[in-house]
Amino acid sequence: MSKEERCEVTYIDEDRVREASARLVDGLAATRLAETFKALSDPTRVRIISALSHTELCVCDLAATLGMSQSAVSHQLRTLRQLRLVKNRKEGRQVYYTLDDDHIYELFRCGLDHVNHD
Amino acid sequence: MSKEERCEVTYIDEDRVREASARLVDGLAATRLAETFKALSDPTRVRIISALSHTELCVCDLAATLGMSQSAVSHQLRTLRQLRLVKNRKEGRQVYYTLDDDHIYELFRCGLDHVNHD
DNA sequence: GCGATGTGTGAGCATGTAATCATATATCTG
DNA sequence: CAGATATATGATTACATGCTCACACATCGC
Repeated sequence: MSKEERCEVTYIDEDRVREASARLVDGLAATRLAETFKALSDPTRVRIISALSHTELCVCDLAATLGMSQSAVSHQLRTLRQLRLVKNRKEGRQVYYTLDDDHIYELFRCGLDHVNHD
Repeated sequence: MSKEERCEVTYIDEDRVREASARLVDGLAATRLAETFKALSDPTRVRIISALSHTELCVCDLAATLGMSQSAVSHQLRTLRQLRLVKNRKEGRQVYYTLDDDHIYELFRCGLDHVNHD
């Protein structure tokens, strides 16, 4: 951001721009939305969500299911935790993960519908 | 990928792992899903989708609406085009963009529900 | 045809990200 | 308590990404 510049492009249809601006999601909402979608923007994280759609799993089983290292899975789980997509429950040495709520599964299904429908 | 290594972690619950593996989305689906979500994983692209939710807009008006350079918007539109989230229509010098289909808006709404509901 | 306008795109740069490796923390077993 | 096991995490590295800048291409008005 070198200089605070305004857009200099010619307006083609000022009314339409005014209306579009009024309806546009605000910056904060856009950022939070983007963060949520970003949580699902990686194949590994998608597979984690998919695995947790049907059952609760500990990190160890999750790693085995995905065929990935425990460390890699842990790092991704951290990301998903921070964005409130999964939650965990400790039981002895194991930590069991589940989807945080039903919204997550719906979002996942929604995306699945889109890729299947094309 | 230096070496083709298997996961060496101890299996805690083999049955659960077997079942989870069987239900897991396959790699291709996971990749395509991730790509779709990735398209919406950036605030600028979210705002573009938001703007196009209500009306058709040309690149110029879109840039004005978002307060961004035409070039930046064009680059993002290219990404959205390649992932089939938007489509365009040429009219003289202008190119008008719209959402590709209703699925896109649903996906957007679905994410919006999630961020509002928390 | 010529200049102006609207859009698309490659190069370059600054930043973000996902994996690995090493290691820390916590809990169980004996 | 000592060693083993389950998980978390900082550092590092290779690669992806989003913007700007410069410019190419297409279309319009003259």
